[in-house]
Amino acid sequence: MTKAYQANYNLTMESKNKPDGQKALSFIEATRRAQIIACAIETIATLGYAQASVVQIAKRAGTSKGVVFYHFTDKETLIEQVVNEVYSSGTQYMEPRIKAQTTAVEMLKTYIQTNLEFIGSHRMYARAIAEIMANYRTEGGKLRYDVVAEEPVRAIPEMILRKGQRDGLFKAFDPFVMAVTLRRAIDAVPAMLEAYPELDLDAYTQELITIFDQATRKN
Amino acid sequence: MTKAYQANYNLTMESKNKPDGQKALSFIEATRRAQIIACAIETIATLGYAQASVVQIAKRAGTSKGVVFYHFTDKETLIEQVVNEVYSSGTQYMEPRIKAQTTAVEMLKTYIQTNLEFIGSHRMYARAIAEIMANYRTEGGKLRYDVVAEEPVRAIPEMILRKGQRDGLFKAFDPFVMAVTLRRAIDAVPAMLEAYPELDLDAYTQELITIFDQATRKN
Amino acid sequence: MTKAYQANYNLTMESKNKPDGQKALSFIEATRRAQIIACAIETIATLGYAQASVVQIAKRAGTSKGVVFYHFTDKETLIEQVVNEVYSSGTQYMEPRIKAQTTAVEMLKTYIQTNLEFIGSHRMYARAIAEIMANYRTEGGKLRYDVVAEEPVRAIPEMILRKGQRDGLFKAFDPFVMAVTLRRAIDAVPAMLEAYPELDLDAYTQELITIFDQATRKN
Amino acid sequence: MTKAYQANYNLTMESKNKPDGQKALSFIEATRRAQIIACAIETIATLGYAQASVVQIAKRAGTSKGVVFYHFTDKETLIEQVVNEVYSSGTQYMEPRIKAQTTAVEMLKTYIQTNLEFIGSHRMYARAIAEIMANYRTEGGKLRYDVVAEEPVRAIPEMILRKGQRDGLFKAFDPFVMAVTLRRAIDAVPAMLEAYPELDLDAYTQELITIFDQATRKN
DNA sequence: TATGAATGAGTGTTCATTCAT
DNA sequence: AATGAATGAACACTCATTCAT
Repeated sequence: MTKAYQANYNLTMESKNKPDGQKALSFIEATRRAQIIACAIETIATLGYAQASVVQIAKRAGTSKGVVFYHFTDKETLIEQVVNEVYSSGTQYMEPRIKAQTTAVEMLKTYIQTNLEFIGSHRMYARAIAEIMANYRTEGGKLRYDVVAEEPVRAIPEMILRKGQRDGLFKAFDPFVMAVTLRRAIDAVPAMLEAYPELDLDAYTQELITIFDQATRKN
Repeated sequence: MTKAYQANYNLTMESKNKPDGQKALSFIEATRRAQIIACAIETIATLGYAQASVVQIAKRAGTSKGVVFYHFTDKETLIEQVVNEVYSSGTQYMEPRIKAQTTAVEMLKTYIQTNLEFIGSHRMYARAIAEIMANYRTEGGKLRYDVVAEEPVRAIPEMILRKGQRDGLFKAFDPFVMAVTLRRAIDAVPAMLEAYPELDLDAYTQELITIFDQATRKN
Repeated sequence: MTKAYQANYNLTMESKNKPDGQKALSFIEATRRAQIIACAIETIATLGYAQASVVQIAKRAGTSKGVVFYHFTDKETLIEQVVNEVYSSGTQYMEPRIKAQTTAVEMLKTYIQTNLEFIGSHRMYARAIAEIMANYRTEGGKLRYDVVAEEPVRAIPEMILRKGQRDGLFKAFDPFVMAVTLRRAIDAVPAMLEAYPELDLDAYTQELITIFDQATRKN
Repeated sequence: MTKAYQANYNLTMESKNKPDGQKALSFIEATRRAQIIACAIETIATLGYAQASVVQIAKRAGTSKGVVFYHFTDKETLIEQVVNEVYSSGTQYMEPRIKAQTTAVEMLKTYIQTNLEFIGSHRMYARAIAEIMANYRTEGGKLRYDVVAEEPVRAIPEMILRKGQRDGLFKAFDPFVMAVTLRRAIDAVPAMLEAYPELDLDAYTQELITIFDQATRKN
């Protein structure tokens, strides 16, 4: 959710640093890129990672493979920019709201709340990232975004949990196990929303908040 | 865990109906099938769903594609039998132990305990099923084993949770949300075991039991 | 002309070592392979290395890409088997005839003679190998069959030249330069035959023999 | 070395005919062209003909494909200008030095000497031209610079050889075969220099001079 | 004079599946 | 009961070339 996934984001933003006068062209490129990334997200979310071929992504964008490969050297780099887009926009939404809280109890609640709010308003994003996580492998065959690579994402709730224990607000438990359980509980939601469209996200959110409140808070 | 995943098991057992004199072959057939299923599990668990091509599975079984297609009409039906094998052996291990408990509190504890025991002793099974769940899609592009299809699996913990509430042992909460959360907490473990080989499964199990005990039990 | 190019030849000939009873199937495979190799040679010779795509080769063989890739794991291995075929059949023709000579003078003459005879009767072979030599590159971008890799081919004339000098039949000259010059003189012929179909190969051969006789023999 | 390779040189020089006021631009144009041609030579020599895509050439020139296509209508015409540049600069170096000789014996020696001097001081040129010769094909699939098209290049040594025979200095031999052999002997050198960097070009030159002296001169 | 954007045909390769034996 | 051979659709990727600006 932080540095690790944002590393190469700025690499493609150099054009911003160029002197004026070229913004028009640069704008076209930025637009196209954004469009293709958006279409990639949609395609992955809808058809699944395996079926999300470059042709399919291009088709959804109303163009042909060539265009995609013109803007992204690799399918790999396209996928990475998708991951980037998802994580950076998620962080942008959640981070300030969580930082505005004072106690660990409130922070944990806000973490769950904002995360599910973001998922609710970006359903494609959540499905897409889940597909990529589960399937995107390096040449060696290992999952690129496996459980270990997810550590920076887990770091935030883990930090909150540790703070709560330090401050005497939370019980004794293994913050690692709790963080893993919490993340999975949250990650389950996108699929739920898709499968049960009538599901009340707010109610679901409150239930999750209660579950983890009761599991963590000292009484 | 039950009917839903066993439905098409007998469909491929036609050989049983064949006239006499072929029972020896029928045994060979059963053996081969079991072997191929086992190799499919291994391959999917090891290489991931997308890389688990029929060639790879056959190679691991020491034969060629032809053999696989002789015993399984489709790759599809092979995968389904894999799912079957995993679920039925899981159920066989867990069910009697859970039924031996009397209170919902003990049943929930035993559910978590036996499920993680089974995962611990069948790591390939767990990885394989996770891969299949996340990737196996019907021709229409929909996930074959999605959250809806998983209902029968979720039915057991949900039943336990409902019973606990009925018996006044559990607090008020949405059993659906709790069951989903619990299942995801359990499903997270295989990947954890693979990524962190030094992880203490027993301790992890106890943490999970405590988390869900505190989230559910009336105090 | 020897070991270096024959190394992996036998790798694909294992079927020969198998017990009887399977020769029929093995025969089909061997036939197809031979046919595809022959078509590859023709295609490369006719269209040039760059245009000799797998589709083109398959087309000339009257099948589709799939068949080619069924019999050869790679385009790379196909090309290597082409090189193999060309060199081994060339050696098979030339070697015994050269060994039948006694003096270096006669051996050199026979070397030129038999090599051009072979080229004359296998024009496609010669063109194909020239194309491959000039264009087949490894992943690193280096020519796979470059001037250094050609050393074993050059070794034979060089040996003859050294023997002639040792025996006092040849003058003093650098056998390396002479061998390179001789090989290029021979390698020039296939293109000549193609460009000037009316060219008298026997006469050309005699001219070459005379040139190198005068350049080498002590008088 | 003469007409044949210079034919289309002026075709692309139309800018000269443009009305005044643009001479500055014309100069820029000439500079750009020369630069791109130089980069094309480098690229072809370094990466090989097949890998020398327009993108690669443009990259080496520090610009983009567009620029290349602005100055050269085709990749084809670019390649032809490369050939032109190489041959005309080669001729410029060799011709006056050869003409300064009086006897055919000295002319032949000078021909070999100056050609190898030029190759030694223009290694990229030599590699590039070899790559183009071996690979550049017309739409029909025929080699553009094949053995027939090379006739004007061979014309010079052939003329020298004929003169030598006429003047009674050279033996009887087929000037065509001798010229072909000589050209190939010289054309072999660039690859040798690249593969064996420690090779002594002067010594190699003397060896070649001796070989062809002994093969041609009456004694 | 220059170039960013787009395109479409082509490349090598993989894979589930079929079929004759 | 088994399998070697074949197939065709799909995939990621490259490239010369065009075009509007």
